[in-house]
Amino acid sequence: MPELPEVETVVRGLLPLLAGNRIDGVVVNRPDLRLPLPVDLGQRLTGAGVTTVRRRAKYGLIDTDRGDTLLFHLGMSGRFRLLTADETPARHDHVLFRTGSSRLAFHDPRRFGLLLLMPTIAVASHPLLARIGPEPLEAGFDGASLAAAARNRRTPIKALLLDQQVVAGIGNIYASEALFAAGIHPATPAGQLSADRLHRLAGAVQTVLASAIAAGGSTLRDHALVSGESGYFQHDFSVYGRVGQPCRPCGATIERIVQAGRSTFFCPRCQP
DNA sequence: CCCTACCCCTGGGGGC
DNA sequence: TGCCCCCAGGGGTAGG
Repeated sequence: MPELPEVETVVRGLLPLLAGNRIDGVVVNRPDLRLPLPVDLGQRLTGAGVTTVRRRAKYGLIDTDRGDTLLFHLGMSGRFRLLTADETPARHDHVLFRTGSSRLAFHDPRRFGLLLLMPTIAVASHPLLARIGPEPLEAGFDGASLAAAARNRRTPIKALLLDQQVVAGIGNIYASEALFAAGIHPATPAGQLSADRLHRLAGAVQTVLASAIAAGGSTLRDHALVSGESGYFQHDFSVYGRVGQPCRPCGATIERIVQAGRSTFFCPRCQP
């Protein structure tokens, strides 16, 4: 499910539920996620107060007053869901967190997601996060940083956008959408793009991601807000998943190609 | 270094 | 209804 806008949406949903509250209990139903859960997860979290919930790239970070941070990644199918009062945990509710009378489940059918606990001061240097590039919606990402990453690269520009070391948080949906917004063909060798077009692309990345966050992300199948509501940015897709349909601005037929094993959607007329 | 292929895992949808 | 194949929002690793 989750690219930057979806993770941001989840983080914003968790914030009012967790921040300022204490984790009163943790139940692990299945420890074998993408990486094994820490064996002492429950022991280290139980009784801890949550100070804040934040995001870096596609990772969510739950900071506690014990100096620990619970890092989560949603993989392809992960989400958090709030259980109703007398609800029995469902299949794929791998970990349950209780605060007061609320129960929150980490739910992930495919188990590509993960939960890790680490000292808060060690988050930025953790191997999963240490080499990740700039946040696209913060200073440090712009046409110049994209140009520096694109220089001498023959890799398709779409693959460059997916590279988390170049820019954080873009996935398969928003790569296609940003390239459409910038009018750039996804197969263009990155190093071939002019500074002007890379500047436009950086702007398109920011516009698309900000719009998606405002819409609560995109719900294709798995993504849900913590409340259970759907995001609705999928209704605003210009190209993603629209193969065979007309391009809204120009009427040409949207095409699908496969790059590095993943679908890319684009308009052949708007993205020459 | 650069890039593609494959793998992890489960489930949904379409064709037959 | 069942089966089989393809596809899926991520990312790490092994190869060429």
